[in-house]
Parts: sequence; C-alpha cells; structure tokens
Amino acid sequence: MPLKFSVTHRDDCARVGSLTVQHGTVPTPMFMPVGTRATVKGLTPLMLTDVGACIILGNTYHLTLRPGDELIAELGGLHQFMNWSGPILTDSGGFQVFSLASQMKITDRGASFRSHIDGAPLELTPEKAVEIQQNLGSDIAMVLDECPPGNASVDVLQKAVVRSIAWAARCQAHHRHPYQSQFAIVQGGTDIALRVECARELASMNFPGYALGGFSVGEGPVAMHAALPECAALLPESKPRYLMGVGRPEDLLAGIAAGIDLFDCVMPTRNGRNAHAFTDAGVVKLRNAKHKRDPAPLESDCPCYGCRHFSRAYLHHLFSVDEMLGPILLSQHNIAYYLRLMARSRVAIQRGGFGEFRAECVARWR
RNA sequence: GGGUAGGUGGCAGAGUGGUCAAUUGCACCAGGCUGUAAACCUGGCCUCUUCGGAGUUCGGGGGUUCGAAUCCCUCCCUACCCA
Repeated sequence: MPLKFSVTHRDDCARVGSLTVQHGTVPTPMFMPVGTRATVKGLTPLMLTDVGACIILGNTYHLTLRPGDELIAELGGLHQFMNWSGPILTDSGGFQVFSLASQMKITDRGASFRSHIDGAPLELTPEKAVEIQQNLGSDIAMVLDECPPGNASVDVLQKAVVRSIAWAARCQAHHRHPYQSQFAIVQGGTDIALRVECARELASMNFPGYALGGFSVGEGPVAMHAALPECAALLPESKPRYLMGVGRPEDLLAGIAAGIDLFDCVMPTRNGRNAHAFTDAGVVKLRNAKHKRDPAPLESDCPCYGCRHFSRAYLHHLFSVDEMLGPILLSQHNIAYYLRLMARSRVAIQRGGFGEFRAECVARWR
C-alpha cells in the first residue's frame, strides 16, 4: 500500500498530521527513536511501546555489515527479526559518509568504506543502499546522500548537492518494493541558495516524503535555527517532512515551528546511557553528587517506569556503581520525555497555541 | 630477643641524588554527547593564585650535599621467618 499523509491542523508553519505506512499510522509531529543495529539500545520493543514509541529507525550500513541484510531477509525482514511490529524507517548509510569519513572514499559511483569492524572493503552505491533497505523491508527507506560536515566550504556543499540529487534519481530508478516508500534528502548546509536548488530538483521527482539532511553536523544551533524555517518551507507542503538527526528538545520545537513532521536523534538514548536525563526543568545529570540523597523521582509527572518507581538517589546509585539498569531506565525516560514533548506539541498546535507552548518550554529549560 | 622486607598523595602502586608536586590505575568531582565506530569521551583532583606562578609534601627527628621521596644516623610502625 502506498504511503498516506494528511495535515489536519496548522498553527503558523507548525502542523499536525497523520502518516500511514504498511505497518501502522503515525501521528505527527513525531520523534523516532534510533535503533541502528536492530535494537534501540537498552530497550525492548515493549519498553518502547510502553512510552508511546510508534516508529523507529534502523541503519543500512550497520545492518549490512552485521548480521547482513540478506540474513535479515531470510529471517523474515527487520520487523520480524527484531520483533517490532510498528513502522520502521531505515537510514541509507548517508550519515556514515559523514561520521566515518576518515575511512571512506566518495566518488560519483558511490561511497567506498573500510569496515570499522575489521577493515574489509565495502562499497555503498545508491543502488546497493536501495537493495539493502529492500531486504530489510522497512516502511520508509532513505535515498543515499552525501552529508558534508558543518564547516564545509560552499564548493564542497555544492558538489554534495549535485551528487545527492544524482544519487536520489538513481535510488528512485532502482526502487521496486511492494510497500516501501522512499524519501529524498535535501542537502546544502546553511546555504539557502543551495538548499533551494536541491529542494527544487528533488521536489520535481515527486518522492512520497522529503528530509532535511546535513543539520547538526557542526554548524551550531544558532545557524541551524536560523536556516530551518526557510529550508522547511522549500519542502512540498503535502508531503511528510523529516529533519534528520535532530536533536535537543529545543531543536525539535524549532523544527516543529518550521513545519517539520518527523525527527530522529540518538540523543535521548545515548545521553540516557550517559546519565543525562531530559526533563521539563532542563537536563538533569544523575551522576552529579547532589542527587545522592534525593528521595524525589526524576520527574513526578512522568509516566515512565523509572519515574514511577525510583528515586533520584537510586538512579544516582545505579550510575555510581555502573549498573546496567541505570542506562536502561534513563534511556526509556528520555524516549518518554521526547514522545511526550511531541504529544504536547500536537495538542498545542491543535489549540493554536504552539508558539506560547514553545516559549514556555524553552524558558523552563534554561 | 634475632633476621628479612617494607613505610610515597583517599586507596593500590611506580619512582630510588637534580628533568618530581611526584608515572599509572581505581575512587572522587565536573563537563561534553544531535540521520550511534559512544553503557563513551574530556578535564580536574596538596594549599593559595592577579593563572605568570608562589608555598608546603613522599612514617617522625637529625645529618651529608649546591641540590634528597631517593644517601647516612636514629626513633616509631607494619608484614613474614627464626627463637
């Protein structure tokens, strides 16, 4: 079945919508927990659904290395393999073009990696990225793109835009899957002219969804927040818009204000594993000694398991003695926090008060 | 009573005449993390500081030396062995 997307409410540029893919319907704006290697680190599917997760990410590069996309296909696809029955979006490996740049060589043909595990050569072409994601059987696949760093020169950004457009076309031409939808990725850094060029080209190819890539790659939050509204406005109004890899809670609200529908970020899980909790009062570092004898919960109104059953003192203790339950509980809490932030944003948009809601949140986090 | 090996920063443990305010690990304190090579990485951790430095440290005391955690004397303490 083809992807369905409809916008039901608007509040300035912010919007509430509904996205339906093969494995379910997702209210938007929505945050997607990152499950790179067929697991959202530390959390079972049940722990994810308990806090309202309805769509998660997987990764082309990491899953083709281990356990191999053909093996996953043999075992019934990524959904069955990891026992996640909801929608899955897979990233194309384009981000590894950025994050593993030191062991990667890029040409018009594709990206040649040396495996970060054993050094074995691995070539990721647009066609290969499509095939891997088709083997994984995700609901939404991303085209392979070139993601340059935030400090890249205009020349480098320009070349990445040209290449990303060409690769998107090749991905589209190679795509054939009964239910999987393919999203295009707009590059261009914080250079608006390049973003315009890239978005225009990709929009003409009529993808079912569009993403903004190349943000949160070192350009800094000020530059990103400044560029977001203009960049989001370049994406087709009737299609879902996905801001890749972003970000902190305030970045998510900036994205929503700009008209973004989907987000993903490793931050809630990675920072959770590292004892940083996101709360309405800002970041709480559970490793800090001031929590040692605090009997209060992390957040009294949070419905997550950790907040309902344990004190800050206990969470501090878990991290202090390096017990695995600490990272698990905080990962779940942070996912819960992000998803509640999305839910509260949707309500605020429906009421026409998103701007006020955003301002209140940002003021509290400071 | 005799012998042997030792006593170094919160702990363990290097160093054995100058490059030592003293390697390293742990503990402790703080910071960072944005399409996950991250349950990880940084930094701090005697006192004071105008961050350039300054002042007191290596069981106690005394001595040798231009200079001692390092050599000598002495006392105290610990472990093991012999009586």
